[in-house]
Amino acid sequence: MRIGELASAAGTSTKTLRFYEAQGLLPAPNRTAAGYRDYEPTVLDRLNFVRRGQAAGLTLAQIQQVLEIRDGGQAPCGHVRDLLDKRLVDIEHQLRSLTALRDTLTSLRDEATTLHPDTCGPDQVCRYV
Amino acid sequence: MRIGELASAAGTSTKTLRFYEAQGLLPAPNRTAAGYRDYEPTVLDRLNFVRRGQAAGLTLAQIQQVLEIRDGGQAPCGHVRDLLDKRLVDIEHQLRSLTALRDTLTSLRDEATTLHPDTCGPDQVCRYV
DNA sequence: ATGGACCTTCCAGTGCAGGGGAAGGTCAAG
DNA sequence: CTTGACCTTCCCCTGCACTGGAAGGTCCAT
Repeated sequence: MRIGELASAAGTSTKTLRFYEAQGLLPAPNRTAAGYRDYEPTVLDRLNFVRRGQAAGLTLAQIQQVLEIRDGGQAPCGHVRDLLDKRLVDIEHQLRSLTALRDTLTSLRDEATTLHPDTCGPDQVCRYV
Repeated sequence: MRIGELASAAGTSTKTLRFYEAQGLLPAPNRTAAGYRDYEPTVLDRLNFVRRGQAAGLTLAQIQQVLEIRDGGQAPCGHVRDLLDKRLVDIEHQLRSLTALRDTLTSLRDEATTLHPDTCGPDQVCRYV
């Protein structure tokens, strides 16, 4: 299949596919006589794996590493588990700071609704912040 | 005060201060005969406002808009309240998707610990993802 | 043979918030 | 008089995942 077909089958763009190839996420496909990329349908599985990896919050570089291990004939599961664990720790961090930020903003907004806007002191930029 | 003093007083870098000036967050200060920036101490308040704005999750561009309104002599409170409200909506979104992601990852990791890594099928990249 | 849809490569830009480092000027101490 | 710390402007680089566009080649139908 040509790159446009693959792109619409995978729900992405030709730009993205060429970019993935340059990043080492997709193997260089065969070419037609005219130089067009000619993909095997199995590359769709690989693209799905990439999407699942992204959905798990992994970067393309991390996904590429996993694929590289797999392409080397090894099971990347240990590496993947490490990545997922690290990602989980990160997410817990993000969740905590985001929750704190939400609480801060909520109380700022509450003050903002109970106080009159006109009472902003000229010496400060804005009482809300 | 010179830029280095201001930077350490504000807990930031001279690079950042020059960058803020270029972005319109800080007014262009007076210069000494040698061309050195010569800051008034009041700029520290402004920097603190910038930091509070950042802590509230506002972008520098948004903070700059608020400062611009304030510099124009108006109270930017209504604008600020809108910004904070929008930011809150965003944060709720982020929190929801991050929580969903955490749950997904947690269950993936749980599967990963109960299953044997060696059982990775050769037809898939990694059973964990 | 010509139009349009597709493909190729390559270069450059997006947004965000700065950081790195070069080339040169200035100031105070020793 | 020189050394070192500080300052100036300037331009490019970072990470992330793409996206836009130019200049040109190919394929198929009309």
